[in-house]
Amino acid sequence: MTEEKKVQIPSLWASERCFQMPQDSVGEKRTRRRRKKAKGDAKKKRLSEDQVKLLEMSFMDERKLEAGRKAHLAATLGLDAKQVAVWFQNRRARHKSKQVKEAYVELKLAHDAVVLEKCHLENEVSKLKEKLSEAEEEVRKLASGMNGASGGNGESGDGSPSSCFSAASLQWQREEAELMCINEYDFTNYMMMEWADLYGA
DNA sequence: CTAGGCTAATCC
DNA sequence: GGATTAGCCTAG
Repeated sequence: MTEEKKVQIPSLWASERCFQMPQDSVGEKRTRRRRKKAKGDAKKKRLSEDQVKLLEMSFMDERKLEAGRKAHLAATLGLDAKQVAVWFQNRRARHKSKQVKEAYVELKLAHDAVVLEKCHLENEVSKLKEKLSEAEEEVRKLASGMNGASGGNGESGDGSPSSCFSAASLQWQREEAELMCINEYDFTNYMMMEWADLYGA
């Protein structure tokens, strides 16, 4: 787990114009969700750099917030206990979201590696089948040569493992090899899209 | 000027 | 605690 984005806060946030605004309008108790501008409301206040720093330290120390610590933090920072609670809630949400993203990236890398290995294995299978096919062809030639020399007793064709040497079998293997080529092509496209997606091309 | 990211705050 | 909203800010 790497560091959080290092609390890099635009300098403006620390300036007095963004500093904690008066809270008087909070007691206004809006009905329902904050609708639209609600003009009378105070501007949205961002926490100051120091406030965030302390909150971050506290969060790193302990991600849950029990009453005592909440009150102490609130007093130290000059915030509502409610605000401190909200900050922790949001901070936990950010942390979780970040972890989910990291887990996703990790899974994706693992997945891509597996897909790549599958491709290699399929290639391997393809090559081996090609070799087998050639070997079978060779055996067939030899067998037919021997048959020609011996003048042919009736059993020659039937006794052999004909299913492996048949024209149909060879054809099937050829088709299999073609399928492998198609798979490889598809895979290449797939990986390009995946990588483009991953690295935001 | 606008799209999009970040975050405080609200609602359920 | 998750989902959502809305203010603020920046990059393009």
